[in-house]
Amino acid sequence: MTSTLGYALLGLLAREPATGYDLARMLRRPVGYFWSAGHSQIYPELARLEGAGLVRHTVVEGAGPRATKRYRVTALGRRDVRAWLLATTAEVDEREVLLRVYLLFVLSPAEAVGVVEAIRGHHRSTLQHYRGIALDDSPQDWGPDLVERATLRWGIAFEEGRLAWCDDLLTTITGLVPPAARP
Amino acid sequence: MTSTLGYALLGLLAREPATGYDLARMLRRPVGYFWSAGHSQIYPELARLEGAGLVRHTVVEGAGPRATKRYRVTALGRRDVRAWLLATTAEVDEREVLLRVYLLFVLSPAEAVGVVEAIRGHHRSTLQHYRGIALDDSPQDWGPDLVERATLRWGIAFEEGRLAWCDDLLTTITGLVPPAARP
DNA sequence: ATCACCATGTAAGCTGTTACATGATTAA
DNA sequence: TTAATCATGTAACAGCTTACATGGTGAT
Repeated sequence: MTSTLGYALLGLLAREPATGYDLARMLRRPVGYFWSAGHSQIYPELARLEGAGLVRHTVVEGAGPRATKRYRVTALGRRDVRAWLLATTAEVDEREVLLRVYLLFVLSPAEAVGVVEAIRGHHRSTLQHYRGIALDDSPQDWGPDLVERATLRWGIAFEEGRLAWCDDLLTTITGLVPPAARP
Repeated sequence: MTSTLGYALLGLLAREPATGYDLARMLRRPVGYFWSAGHSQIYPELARLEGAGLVRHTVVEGAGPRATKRYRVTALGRRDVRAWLLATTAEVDEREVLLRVYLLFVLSPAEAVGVVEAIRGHHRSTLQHYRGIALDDSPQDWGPDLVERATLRWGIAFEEGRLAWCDDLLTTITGLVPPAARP
């Protein structure tokens, strides 16, 4: 029943406890580059998450006419984000993929590799699908067909870029040597 | 007052007249790859566009318990999409950029070049902004910083890819020789 | 003094998704 | 006969944006 925004908040709180205001700032920059939300969406969502036992707050000293609430994620909330990240279901959109990657730190490197491989697989099949769309590539006059081919070319370039990025990320994660095994 | 969906419908009808059902099909594939909509959104929007004098319909023969309506765009509607495409205002999202490019055929090649150059400029500055975000690139353990850098790298790769695509598209359009000038 | 930042909340409106509702024709 | 395609509409709900509302502290 948790929305994507809910998982975003849970994940951000897994980094460190924060106020709603802090979260709103993060959801402008840097998280807002791929997943944004205004404070009017955040405060009610935090209340909802607390009602579900996924976060808890303590009142702290602060400026303003109302109480300043510092939220932190509960064990239940942590399990919830983890389950969301591990459930590689349907096609997810661009923005959500970036959010998922941003929150991968709540998983182990091995688990993260599985998620990235699933993302990679999805892009691999989308790319193959796009390549299968045959648009005659003969020299073309100005018109609907020309711009349609431009969008298809973008789709192909996008998926290729994403595949390369996934490979890069997999290499980075796989290349990590656990501290105990280092010389 | 027209929504993005409204412009999408207007643009599609500028290609050729269509029924709401036809439009719904296009907004699944191929338009749906970047801008999708269900029929429950399309029918009310067509009614709204007709109320604003941007489209007109004629009843044609067809299967089904209700009248089959074939819509076509009016001169006013055509002006509306054109104005939308030419108004290069704020940052637009990925999906909308693709929609705009898909509908560029309603403009002249020279006008289209202006639009693509504006898109290019936006991506150029976003790329520069991303490159200005200094994240220390030292060898990193598993954690929030590592995945954050991964998302930034994606942003940079994305903008670079988009720039190259814009250049490609500009070359294609600029390379078009008007029919009258061909040997 | 005025502005920016801290800090929280509600309400109205628009967009988009999913479900409800109807019914004819054609192909497997 | 069962499913897919054609064909149109409404209703309920979820998500997001914009505006309303309040007020303290610190810097210019």
